[in-house]
Amino acid sequence: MMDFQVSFKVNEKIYLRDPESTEIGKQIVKNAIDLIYELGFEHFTFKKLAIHISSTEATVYRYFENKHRLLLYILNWYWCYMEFLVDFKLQNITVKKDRLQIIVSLLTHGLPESTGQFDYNKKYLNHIVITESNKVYMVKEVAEINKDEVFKPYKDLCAKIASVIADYKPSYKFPRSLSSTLIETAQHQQFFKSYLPKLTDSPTGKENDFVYRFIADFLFRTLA
Amino acid sequence: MMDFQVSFKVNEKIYLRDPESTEIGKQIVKNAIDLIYELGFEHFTFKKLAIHISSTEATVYRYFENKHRLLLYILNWYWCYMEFLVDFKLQNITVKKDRLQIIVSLLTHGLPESTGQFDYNKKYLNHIVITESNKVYMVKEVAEINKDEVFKPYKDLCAKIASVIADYKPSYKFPRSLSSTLIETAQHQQFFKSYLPKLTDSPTGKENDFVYRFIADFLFRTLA
DNA sequence: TATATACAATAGTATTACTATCATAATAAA
DNA sequence: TTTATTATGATAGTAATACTATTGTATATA
Repeated sequence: MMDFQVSFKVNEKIYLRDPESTEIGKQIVKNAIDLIYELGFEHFTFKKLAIHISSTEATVYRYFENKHRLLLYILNWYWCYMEFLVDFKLQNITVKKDRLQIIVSLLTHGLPESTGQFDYNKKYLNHIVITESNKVYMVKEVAEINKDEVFKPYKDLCAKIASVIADYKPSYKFPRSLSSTLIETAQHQQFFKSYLPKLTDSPTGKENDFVYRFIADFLFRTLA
Repeated sequence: MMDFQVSFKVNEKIYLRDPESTEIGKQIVKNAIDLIYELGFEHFTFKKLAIHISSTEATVYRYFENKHRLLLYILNWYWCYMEFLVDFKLQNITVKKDRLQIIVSLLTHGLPESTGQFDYNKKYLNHIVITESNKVYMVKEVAEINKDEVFKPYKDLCAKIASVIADYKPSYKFPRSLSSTLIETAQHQQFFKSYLPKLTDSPTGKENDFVYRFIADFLFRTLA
């Protein structure tokens, strides 16, 4: 599909120094994605990241206040990119049902794999979104953090999908909640399918598109 | 409602020494709930808990391998209790729609407040379930941990609700996924309603039963 | 050429997440 | 009742984590 480089202006309050502005800044984010994927967020530390990129802890701390902010940066990037993809893919689609199907497909299949060796590993990024994204807002400090508007990209994505829902069925009363439920459920069912399959109806073994089918099914039943 | 003491045998692999077997063990769990509520799981430590109960870190470590296992214990207790409540409340209900409504009500309203000063603070416990429960399985070690069957109570609760769904509409293809989605969505929408209301359609201000209404609505539309 | 900036290198602190030892108090077995 | 067992408290200690601070040097900018 697209081969041009996409970049977004992420809310300045997330970082101390813009990681996009320097080579080492970009390395920090790219390698953080690789390491968080490999270790899981709990075992990921700035020390390990610094060693991984042959730099120092102090340097990483000049870009991000702590690892929570770095994860927040990564997820902001994802949310922005996902909203961009939704826009892009819906551009010429007028059939309202198709528009919703494309959204469900994007949410359940994640970002398309990229080839460039400088951009983020999309496979890892999708995995991080699935397993770690709850951890950026399910924290004691959520109200404080929210004041900096760092969840705006998530809210925007939610609002965009909600508007497509509302356009499909104007009388439906809960477009935003349904939208956030779609986003969250897409992630959770993918996780459950892989690790706790008893919590799903995913057929075992062969490759299937179970999460897409489940979500599309319940979305169109809900909006029938 | 009930005033008798409820206790469950939680999977033995979760703890090193059964906290129900001693006075200090009970204090550990009860006060852990209070402290995790107050501090959030990330800021909760065994050291702080030990000081809180005028004991020592070493004593707490004799009961639980680490704080993750203690959280797992608390959530196991919740899942067992919730399944008990579902059974109890559905006992004499034969109308299938009523059965589902009662389940949604239980999931969205949480455990009923208790009066006894020795049992767990249900308000805090509900809050922990909402904000921390993802953290017990959304970890790198999930496959390892799952081998000990410590998520069985969650799977059992999910299966029980799935069976009520299947009984309501036998032709529905995804009863388990819908069940886990109900459980997770009930928690997430409660969280969003409180902290990130833009992700919901909850009316601001006045007390309302928004989460119940949203979930009941989409459940019965899905199963229509 | 002077100046500012970014980074590496290094040091250091408080806290976290444990593990280990030992004496004593409480409890159960003989 | 004596003895053996076990639980706890008190204390110590370690490695890792999550930072903060300082300094020298290379590089880019004025």
